[in-house]
Amino acid sequence: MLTERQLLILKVTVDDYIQSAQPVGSNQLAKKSGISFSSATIRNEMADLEGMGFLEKTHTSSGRIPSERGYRYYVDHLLTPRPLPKEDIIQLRSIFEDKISETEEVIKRSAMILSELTNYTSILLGPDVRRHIVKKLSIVPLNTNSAVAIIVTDSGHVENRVFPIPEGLNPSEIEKMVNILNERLVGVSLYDLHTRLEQETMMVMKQHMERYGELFTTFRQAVILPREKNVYYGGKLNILNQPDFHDLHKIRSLMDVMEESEHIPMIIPVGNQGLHIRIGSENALSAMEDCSVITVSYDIGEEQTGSIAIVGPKRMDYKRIVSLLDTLSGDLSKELTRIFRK
Amino acid sequence: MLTERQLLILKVTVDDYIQSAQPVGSNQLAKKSGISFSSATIRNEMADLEGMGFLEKTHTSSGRIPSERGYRYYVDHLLTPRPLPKEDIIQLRSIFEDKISETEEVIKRSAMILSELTNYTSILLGPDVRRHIVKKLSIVPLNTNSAVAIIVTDSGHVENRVFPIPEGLNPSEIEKMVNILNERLVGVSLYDLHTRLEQETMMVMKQHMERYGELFTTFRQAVILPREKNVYYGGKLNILNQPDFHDLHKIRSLMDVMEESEHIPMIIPVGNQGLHIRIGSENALSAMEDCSVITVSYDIGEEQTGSIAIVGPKRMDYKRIVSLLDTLSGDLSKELTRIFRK
DNA sequence: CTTAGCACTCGCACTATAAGAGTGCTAACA
DNA sequence: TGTTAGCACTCTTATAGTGCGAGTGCTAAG
Repeated sequence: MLTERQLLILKVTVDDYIQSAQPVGSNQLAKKSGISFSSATIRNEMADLEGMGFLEKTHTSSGRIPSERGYRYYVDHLLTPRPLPKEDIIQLRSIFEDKISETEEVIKRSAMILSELTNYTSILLGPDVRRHIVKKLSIVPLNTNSAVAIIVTDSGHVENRVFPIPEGLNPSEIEKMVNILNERLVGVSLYDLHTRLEQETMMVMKQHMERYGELFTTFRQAVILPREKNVYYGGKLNILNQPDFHDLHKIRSLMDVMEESEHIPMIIPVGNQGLHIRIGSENALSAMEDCSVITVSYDIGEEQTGSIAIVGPKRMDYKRIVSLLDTLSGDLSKELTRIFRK
Repeated sequence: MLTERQLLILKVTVDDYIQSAQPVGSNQLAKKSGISFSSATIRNEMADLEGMGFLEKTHTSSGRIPSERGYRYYVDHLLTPRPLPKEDIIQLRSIFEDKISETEEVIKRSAMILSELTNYTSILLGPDVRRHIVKKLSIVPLNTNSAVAIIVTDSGHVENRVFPIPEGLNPSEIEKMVNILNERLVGVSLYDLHTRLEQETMMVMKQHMERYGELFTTFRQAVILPREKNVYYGGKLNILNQPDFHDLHKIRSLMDVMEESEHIPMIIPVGNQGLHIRIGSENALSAMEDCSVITVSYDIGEEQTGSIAIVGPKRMDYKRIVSLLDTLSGDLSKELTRIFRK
């Protein structure tokens, strides 16, 4: 167990290191207001804290820096959330100031503002597009052998893809197909689209159309093709501002990892409700072992959720980021639910 | 004027420096095959070349590196294009191997392959979307107070945006509006859309619809809103691989500049036909004064054009890049024109 | 005109040195 | 017994000095 004084010293050490990025020495600490004992005492306590694994030295005669365990303890027990400064609140509110009615647009703005506010990289996950409901399907022929398939969802999201159509196809055939598709598939989620397409719709088409086969097959392929993920970034380059990152190779692999959409689930575990902090090697990806990631979820209506993540150095301003994410998560939930409802 | 021998020495020096990134010394050069005179002679010639501003020294007793003027001369007079190695051709062809029928997709792939092939950053500009022709307009109501406007162009490009609609609007009013819009605006380029929308279409609507005003206004705003640029990147992070760039600040501002879409016209001058090389300070942006940019245009059909750009260090492998871009430009033109025609 | 030879110039890697910040330990003190 | 002053010790960082190697420019001989 840690004594009162050890807690205080740990807290002040972490705070100081977060602020200065320099190892913290006992003399330096003793000068701080709130510290009423001598540097020698601090040295003793620090040695104990190091023994318990909360602090580390960069070399034998250096000041101390927090270990991962130290950060973890700090985050779990010493984080006294304080209200956001007014400027931050104003900035956050500015995301919503001109009433944008597109979910996507709001999320993009959030990512941008958040990265500006924090000087870290922000990653926002929009709601799972696959849970959106088909509102309308259409096929627009472009010429004799290609057409574009368009799917509009209830959220206003539009998916589209060009696909080849059999030469010399009668336009009325296409119209017939679109009608059948709409009849059968409006109200279905994108997630269920594929199965429903094959199971029910194919049967109906078989009955009502000649030559349904060719058209149907290519259309189906167009709808199956992978869609771009709904991931939005802010301040991708902010990593370059952090004094903690100087090794070009590490920066490179970190940036690589973040851009690769298949790694995103490793960075932001999906289905995680509430706020989570992952420090250094607690992250799943080894490229992020020098980073901390703070994630928080937000809601859209009752069913859908999205996530916000901030990626920064382990020496991250946890207090501030937690407050920011807390507030933003609430605001986003409110605003996006409003858009979703109406 | 430069003598034969000076030309040879300049060429070999530039070639060597491009390959090694190290200042080139006279002894080193003398050892090269193709050089049949002594290092002392080379020293004399190099001194002359330096006097004429083609070479530079990094310090008094260092080897020489090409000056910008040296690169310029090399590019203008000493660049003997050689046929592409087989591997490169195979890689380039792989862009088109699975018959994609979407222009956008082909360009994206080109950007990716090109950056992999060169280890530099590639920037591709698609054809000007504003010259595309409206194929179909539609408005899909999402709920009582918002709808999504969709514009399909002849190229298969789909623009869409959510916009608010007046509360309690009759669906048939919307349908009427869509019909009028399609009647009047199909065949018009996106570029002309705004003016046509205001001039002709508004009149017609006035005659046929009550309450056209509110709906029309918001729709118009939706169509006016800025669209995302058709810029595609490949290997944005490749800059980090170049030994020439080590200063994090410079890297940061370079990357910043490239991502900012408003700077793109400064990097790739539009309307520039054919291949162009900009070396160091020949670039318009000061953040790029350590870079060289090679651009080439490609055609889509008779009227539309796009651009390919490679951004690398001044010590760029000009010979290879020029060959690559020449080939890719031709291939892209052919393929995209084919897609466009059919 | 070309080239061998040579003195000279730097950059770079290495070593030495001093200053400064910080530690751990000991002993004195309240 | 907990706290603190004092001090020797450690280690980093900055600075200066040294030798080596790569390279140059110049001169004089071929």
